[in-house]
Amino acid sequence: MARQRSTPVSPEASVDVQRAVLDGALDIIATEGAEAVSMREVARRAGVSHQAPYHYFGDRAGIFAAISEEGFRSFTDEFRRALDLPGNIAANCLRAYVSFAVHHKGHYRVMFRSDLCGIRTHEQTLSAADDAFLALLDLAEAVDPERDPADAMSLPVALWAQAHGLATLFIDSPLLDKLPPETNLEELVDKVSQLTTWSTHGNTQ
Amino acid sequence: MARQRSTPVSPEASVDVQRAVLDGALDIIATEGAEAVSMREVARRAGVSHQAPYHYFGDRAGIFAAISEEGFRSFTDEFRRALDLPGNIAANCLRAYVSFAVHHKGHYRVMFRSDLCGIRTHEQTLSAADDAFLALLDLAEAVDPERDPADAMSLPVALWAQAHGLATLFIDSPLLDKLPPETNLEELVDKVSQLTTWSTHGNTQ
DNA sequence: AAAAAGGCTTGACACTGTCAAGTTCTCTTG
DNA sequence: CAAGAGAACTTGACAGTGTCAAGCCTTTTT
Repeated sequence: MARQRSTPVSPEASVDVQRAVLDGALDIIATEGAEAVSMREVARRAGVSHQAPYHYFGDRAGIFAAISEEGFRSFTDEFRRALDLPGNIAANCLRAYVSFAVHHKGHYRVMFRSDLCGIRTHEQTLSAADDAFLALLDLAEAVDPERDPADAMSLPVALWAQAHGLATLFIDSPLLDKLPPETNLEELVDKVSQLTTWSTHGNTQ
Repeated sequence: MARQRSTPVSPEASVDVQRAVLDGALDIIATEGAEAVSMREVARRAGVSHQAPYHYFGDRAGIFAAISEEGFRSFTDEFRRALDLPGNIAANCLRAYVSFAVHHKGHYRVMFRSDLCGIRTHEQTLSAADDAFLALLDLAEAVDPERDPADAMSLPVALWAQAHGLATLFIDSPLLDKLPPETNLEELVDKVSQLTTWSTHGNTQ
């Protein structure tokens, strides 16, 4: 009665549990939101005792930190792939950004919630987030390499805000209820791209 | 020992408790985040028993719904005031939007979290959110009254995304850590405004 | 005067995160 | 090969949580 898992201990068993805990948490986050994640529920879903997750993640925030890190890493991968695509770079990256958020809802919902994972205390999560930020800076550089170096941050912030705003509106806000039900989200993202012009450094205004 | 409140019951006492519960919750949300809100803690702060909040708000989600509604109402007020200002309407509204989020962090953090308050079930919260959306549509109308009616939603969505993105990046993301510490947020918002051009209906692209 | 309603209260329940202290197994090191 | 260390868990306990149920005053309505 003591043990229920079929393979008691094996080299990859630990990885399995770790993965199962993360997957359970991700599923809960995507469907019910992050607050619905409980240590005991993810342990139950992984088929282990209620203390097993502590072994790998330390505490509840540790699970969110791991999810956040994983999210930032795969985000950076996908985003950099879009950066290398031919065509309108800003449009490609915006599409990739929103697509990531929609298809990795669980990850995305946690990545920017520093209250959940106490990101400042998790070095690896912090470094993954830094890498993502570097990719964003590269996008800004590609969009307007000749902007004023003394005002280098406005463009990346503007690009990030548009993408982040679209993404969060799509996955967490009542926006979708306001749109006609047949709306194609990818089309909408492209239309927003077409609507937006990032004026160059020498504009009048 | 049964009763601890000095004024047992009076016409405005009930309002006081209701208000105190909301204020306690708002304070916790702004400083620690929404998950840190507990029925018993807000009751404690309001100086009432742990069940008193249930009388007014039904359950925990009810508190968030009330906060969300209140947030949307005062947001709409401030936003409409910016709509009537002279000058660059889009810039004025963006500034008002972000300013609201920064100065009403507690409200803003809840307003778009439909997972917290189950907004779909709270009619008044839903209607307050609808009013805010109408104000946004008015902004889009002011920015470009002659855009294609068949594609009426792209511009409001784009405007909303930029504002919402900036606001959430400012109050919840690690963005602030990336910016030079002396950055003036209002200036940054204005620079983003200046950087952005919402192309008119008849643009080539 | 009696009944209903508003504004609370105490008490209980199942559930939560986390500390503490085992229990196995596997892998080193002497 | 024995002994110890560590990894990978386990059971048990504790305080704190959201919420249901039931009661107790006071005010308002009938």
